[in-house]
Amino acid sequence: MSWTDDRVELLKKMWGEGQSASQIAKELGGVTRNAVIGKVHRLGLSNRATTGAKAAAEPKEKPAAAAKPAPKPKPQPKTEPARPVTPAPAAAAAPASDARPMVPARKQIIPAGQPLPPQPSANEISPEALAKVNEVEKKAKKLSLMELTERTCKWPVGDPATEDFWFCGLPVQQGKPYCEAHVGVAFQPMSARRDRKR
DNA sequence: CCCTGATTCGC
DNA sequence: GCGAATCAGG
Repeated sequence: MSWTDDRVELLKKMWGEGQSASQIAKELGGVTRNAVIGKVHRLGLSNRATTGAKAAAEPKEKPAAAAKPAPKPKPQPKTEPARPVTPAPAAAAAPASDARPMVPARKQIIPAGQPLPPQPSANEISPEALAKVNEVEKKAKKLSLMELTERTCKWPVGDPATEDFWFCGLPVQQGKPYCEAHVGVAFQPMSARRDRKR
């Protein structure tokens, strides 16, 4: 693969959006994150927009435009661009306490009035998928918001307004934000969600 | 171990 | 110019 104009454009766009090099690489396909980073540097768009707060770049090394044949084997100063980390998945504010009930005794939870994430109502979801979810939620890692990573299932369980709230946390399915079971209920094939109007 | 970006250097 | 290898760090 080569860096065609549109590929570069996408690269710029995504990088500008704060996407990670690996994410960009996946999106582009045919390149590794190294390739992306290399290109980013060559394009000279290294530092990204910070939260506006600490936009001040450090003096760093002087340009030294002229070829300065001084390949000193000295380790780089290693700077800290202080990037904005990975965008945290927006979610309802977590309860003040972090305590996690050992046995969440799943009870019928009625939404606390806040807009909950896609908690598909029982009808309309394939029974098999639902059963699988209920089963898998017993094995859930029950992660807190901040424990979530790119490869942990981000399916929310429970009511954010109570202590009985956590994220699944099981290994995600390739490229998806959820584990296999939750992908099952999150992404209904259009064929399967034919209107069953009430 | 998973990940992040940065740099080097042979191609 | 390109990007794998490597580094430095979270």
